Amino acid sequence: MAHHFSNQEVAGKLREVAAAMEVRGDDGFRIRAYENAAVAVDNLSSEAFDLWEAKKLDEIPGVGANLAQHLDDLFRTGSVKHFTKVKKPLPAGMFALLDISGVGPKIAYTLSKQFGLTKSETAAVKLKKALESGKVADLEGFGEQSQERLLTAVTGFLKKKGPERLLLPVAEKVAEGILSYLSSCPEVIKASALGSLRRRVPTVGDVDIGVATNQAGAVVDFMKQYPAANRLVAAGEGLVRLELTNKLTVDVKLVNPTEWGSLLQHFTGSKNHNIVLRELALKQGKSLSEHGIKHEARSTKQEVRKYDNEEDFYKALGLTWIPPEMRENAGEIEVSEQRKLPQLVELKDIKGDLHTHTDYYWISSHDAGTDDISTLLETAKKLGYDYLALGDHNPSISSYNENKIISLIKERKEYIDKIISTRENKVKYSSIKVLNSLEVDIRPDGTLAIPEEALKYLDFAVVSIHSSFAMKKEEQTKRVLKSLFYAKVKILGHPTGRLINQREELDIDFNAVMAECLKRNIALEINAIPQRLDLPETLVRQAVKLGVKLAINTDAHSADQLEQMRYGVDVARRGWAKKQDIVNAWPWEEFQHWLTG
DNA sequence: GCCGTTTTCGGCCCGACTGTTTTCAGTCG
Ligand SMILES: Nc1nc2c(ncn2[C@H]2C[C@H](O)[C@@H](COP(=O)(O)OP(=O)(O)OP(=O)(O)O)O2)c(=O)[nH]1
Ligand SMILES: [Mg+2]
Ligand SMILES: [Mg+2]
Ligand SMILES: [Zn+2]
Repeated sequence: MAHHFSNQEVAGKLREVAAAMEVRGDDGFRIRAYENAAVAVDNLSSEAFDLWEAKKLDEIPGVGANLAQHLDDLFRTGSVKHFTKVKKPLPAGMFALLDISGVGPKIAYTLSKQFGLTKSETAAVKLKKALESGKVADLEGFGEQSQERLLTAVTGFLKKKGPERLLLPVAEKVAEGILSYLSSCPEVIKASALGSLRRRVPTVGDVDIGVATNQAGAVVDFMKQYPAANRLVAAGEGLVRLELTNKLTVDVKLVNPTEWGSLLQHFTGSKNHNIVLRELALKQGKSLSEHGIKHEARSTKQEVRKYDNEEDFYKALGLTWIPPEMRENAGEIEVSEQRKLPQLVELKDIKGDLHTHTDYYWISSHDAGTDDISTLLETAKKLGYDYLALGDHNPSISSYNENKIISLIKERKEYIDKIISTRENKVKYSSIKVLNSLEVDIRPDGTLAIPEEALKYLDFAVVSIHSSFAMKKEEQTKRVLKSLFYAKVKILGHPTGRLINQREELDIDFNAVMAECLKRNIALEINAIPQRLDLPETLVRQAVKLGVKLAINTDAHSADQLEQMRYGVDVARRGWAKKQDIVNAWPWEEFQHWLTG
């Protein structure tokens, strides 16, 4: 009988063993191997359990024969003898303390042992009591200050709900506030948002800001006065770390302008990109840091050569500059070395939006848009688009019968034709081709929520799932495949159905779906709504590899939301998509050929 | 423990800050 564990549970177990090994004083590299494996399992795009069933555990980078064997024990029997043995001598409560900031294995162990924290459920609360009683300050290696610091950290930990990461646009707003504040500091020469923000990761854990200055001390003092700061976490000559009133952490790293290039590289990350880059440098006899490159890392001469721009920094390693969105240690260093970096799609390549909602007046199956056709066209024109598809939700099938739906869709076509052919609009929007589309629900049985007869009134259809999210993989996959069979279907909308921080992805076999898309010349949508960003980047990457086409759409429910295209392009770039992979980056003629072909 | 354009041994990123401690360990990014 197999025992199921989620990726997060498996990663948690690996981290606990790593922490236990740290306390035991085991080899640091072996510990790192456990931590690496934990991160790898955490970030897996499929379930480790499924990989185990398919006997493919050791295909996870960072999981080798040994760990695969341990995880095999875990999934078969529900526990791992070796893990249990390593953790047994240690107080069980210590593992519950590891997520408290500033508490690592050593401190967790010392305090758990000292105060008898044997249960994970009560460990943090008991520790707080001990800290409040003042007993911690008397322990060897601790003092009044560390006691105070720990109390703040434990209190924050106990208040915290979950490890929520911010959506990219929310973090962008925070960063803009800080950058605007920094721009009024005369000693700041350059300032940029780096870290996950610059890599355009869909969710952001903290806000990282790089600063170039010749007077770091003055900038540090200036940052300490930031109005939205709640607490100063750390400060030195190269760093200020603040906790904001909304509990978000801000890291500001400072270097001289001569070191700007190396800071950009380092502080953009990702961590794994940095580590692999540094390992590559070591093989070349160089050593990298945010301050520059030691070109003779092994000699006694330790001169650090400085780089004021990133291009030169990468060039010094024999690489061409790598777009931040690609810096995830997913093969980008190799392709840069081989001069085979893809020319990633850019926002300015986008020539139209293929999924937008208007305020059209029927009772629709889901939320309608709030702006009319002309308002959308106005914005589309401002964005320089060559084409725009109006894709309202289908009429509600519980409100209308089939014949009524057919006549409604016919009526809508006539209405759109009329609007765009008025003399005024013909002149105003002459540069934009308007497409008559619908976002049609895929019903649980895979049929469409409009009669087939109505499809002839559309230029094309986007089909999407908006119900029955919990179906089993086989059934859900069949459902999607069936929907792709209908005439006029050209785009599968928000294919995984995920809502970041809220709803998991649908259980779908995307190998099968992509094969079908390829066969039928159907595009997968990259929905640009920041909470969706769906397709997720790993599936984008897979689609690009297979040659499956993609459409980046805003799914705008108001004219201003047409401007969220950027977030979809970010995902496309993180999935290594080129202009040729994105149907709405094609000129009208080419796009139209695809649409009707 | 993992891993392989100097493959199955011998490497494994590098620095900032804190706090308690006379020279550094622990934690974090
Ligand atoms: N070389 C190296 N660089 C690191 C390490 N940890 C972090 N960095 C660099 C790369 C990161 O992108 C950058 C900022 O660190 P963060 O912890 O804020 O990570 P990041 O912003 O990538 O993700 P986040 O959304 O904050 O979780 O600092 C490390 O262990 N080694
Ligand atoms: Mg960050
Ligand atoms: Mg950070
Ligand atoms: Zn939808």
